Amino acid sequence: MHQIAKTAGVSLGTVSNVINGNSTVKEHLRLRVLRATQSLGYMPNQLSRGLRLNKTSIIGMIIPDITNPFFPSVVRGVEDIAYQHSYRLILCNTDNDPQKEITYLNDLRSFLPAGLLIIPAVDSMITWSAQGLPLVCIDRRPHNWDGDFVVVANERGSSEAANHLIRMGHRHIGVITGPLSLTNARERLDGFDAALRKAKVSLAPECIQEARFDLESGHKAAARLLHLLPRPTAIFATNDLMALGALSAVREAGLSCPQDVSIISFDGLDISQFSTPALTTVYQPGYQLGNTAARLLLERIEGNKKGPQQIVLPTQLRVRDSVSNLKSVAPSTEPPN
Amino acid sequence: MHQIAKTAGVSLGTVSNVINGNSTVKEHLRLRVLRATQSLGYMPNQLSRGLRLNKTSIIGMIIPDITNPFFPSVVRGVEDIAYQHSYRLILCNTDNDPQKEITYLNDLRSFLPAGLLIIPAVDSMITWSAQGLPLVCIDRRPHNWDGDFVVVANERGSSEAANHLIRMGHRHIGVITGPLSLTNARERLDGFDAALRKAKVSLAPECIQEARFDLESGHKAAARLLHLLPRPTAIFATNDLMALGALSAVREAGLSCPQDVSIISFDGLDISQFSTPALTTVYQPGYQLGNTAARLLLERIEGNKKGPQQIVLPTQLRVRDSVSNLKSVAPSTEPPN
DNA sequence: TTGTAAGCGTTATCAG
DNA sequence: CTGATAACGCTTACAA
Repeated sequence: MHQIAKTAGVSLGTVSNVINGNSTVKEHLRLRVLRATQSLGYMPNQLSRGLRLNKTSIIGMIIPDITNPFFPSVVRGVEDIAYQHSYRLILCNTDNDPQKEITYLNDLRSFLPAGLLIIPAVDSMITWSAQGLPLVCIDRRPHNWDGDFVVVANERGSSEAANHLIRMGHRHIGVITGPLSLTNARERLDGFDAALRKAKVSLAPECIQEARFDLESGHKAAARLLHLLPRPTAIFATNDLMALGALSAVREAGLSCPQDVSIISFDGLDISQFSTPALTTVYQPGYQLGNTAARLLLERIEGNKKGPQQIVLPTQLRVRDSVSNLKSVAPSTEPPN
Repeated sequence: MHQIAKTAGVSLGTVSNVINGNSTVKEHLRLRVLRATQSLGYMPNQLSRGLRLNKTSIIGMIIPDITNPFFPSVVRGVEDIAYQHSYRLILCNTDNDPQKEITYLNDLRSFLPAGLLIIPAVDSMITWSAQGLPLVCIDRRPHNWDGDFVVVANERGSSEAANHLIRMGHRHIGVITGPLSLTNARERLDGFDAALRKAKVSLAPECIQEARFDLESGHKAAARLLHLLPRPTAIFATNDLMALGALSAVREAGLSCPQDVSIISFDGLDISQFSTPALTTVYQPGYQLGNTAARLLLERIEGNKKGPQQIVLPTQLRVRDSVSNLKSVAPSTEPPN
């Protein structure tokens, strides 16, 4: 900026004013400054800027694991909005480890981010609500969190899954749930259970197997379910990855899906349609989740002071080939639809 | 820091020295300072720090699209190393748009990152080599880039794919390639072609269809291939996503894989084993790619001055069920293995 | 060994 | 409407 001021023959303050389009700088000076800015290839230093302003154009985003195929679309949803408004994203993976979450939270703060977007690992950030940093939770809602969040309709979506299974004649059903310490896993289980109960179908405790939202644990949980007597005719996995794991477990057990056991899941990832059979699944809009959260965060950053926004995005049942119709004429026939 | 200095009854400089473990501060003072630091919950301001030191502990990472399932593992590989060394990652998606790449490049610079990790969209950063910022390219190597990079053995891997197809008796083969402006797409095609030629199998121009490394374009390219007369008995897709797209195209054409047409691909994503049939594919170590690149970058940041490192990671053929053996007794039988 | 002060690149205040 | 100048929080000579 010194350079610019010198080449343009004005003072530092004027340069700053021009750059920030602040007060009305005389046109000819403005032009001189602009030209100098160009020719010198000047780029403002975001650090000094942030230091002075006490905040940067950085958005901190904390997620469990970018490697879980549900999260990339959320991140992308955020990044697109951020980019449009020239915010930059610092990405952190917690692996659902609360310790790592805290570390990241503290570290991030020292960069003076404009705001934070978190898919919480566990409920460990209560103290943060009042810390004066815009913060919106995504996908999972900590119990004691009363700030902004945007999630999907987990209970409703799961109940649709349950109803679909029931419509198709299934009565003996197993569930592979995610870690029950996570609100979304809990909600999916609850919604499913409630819908089942409403239909007078019971869900024995041993029919609920807890896994970790990944392929391998889903596989193992399914194996346990398949050993049950009588064997469940259908399995609800609360995410696609675990469903895929279950699918391979079914095959390994020498059974086939959906003839011997049906599978329905929650996520609706692009890839879930390429398994065989293509997964019947409850789609949740990941990209939109990120998009919405980012937009909300930006509003907060701009100073919007309305009460906590709690946005719930709808899900959508996608019927494909992994659920058999027990009510159809021939019991072991082709899947419906 | 003022606070700390005051509470500990020392001066600012001493506090700084304690925090940075710099010069020998008398033990009792050190303790006093440390205690004060704790009790005040002090976290150093990374901006002022960066401003002063003229660089931050930020690593900028520019990738095409986090939504492409190959990249998350690369990013994770980077992030894990970065985290260990308490660097933070700013993530940018270019969508292979050179304009966006440049924008990001410039912006990132104004945060004074310690280094940059780039999966280049196109060859547009020549001027950057000398700009004095540690920078390593990942996955794709721009033609005129003579700095550090870490890639996988694209040619070698593709030639393995070709050889496998030939071993299985395929002679009429189609290829779905990624954008040929990308070095990795080019290399995969070249390696495949070379291996074919070596085996005296020719690859007609119309048998090479260019797509964009995604499901949809892969689908379309496959459809074109399937209309060829005579129809290819096998298709090589240069990534898993396009292979999956091809798989659905095969089904839509009323054909089945691998009986009517075999598919082999490049990537080896976790999910590729859950398609039906499970994809025979050339695995490339995404996580390791990121890991290695991050390690190399950190070395550079620490000041390692050895000549350009050009690291090529090996791939690995994973034979699964999507390639049929034309040499087996019955022509339309179960896939081998 | 410890304290003082200059300066990193901005922005904001305030006098001219 | 413009230009000096202080301040943001930290590091690092250099002086004490």
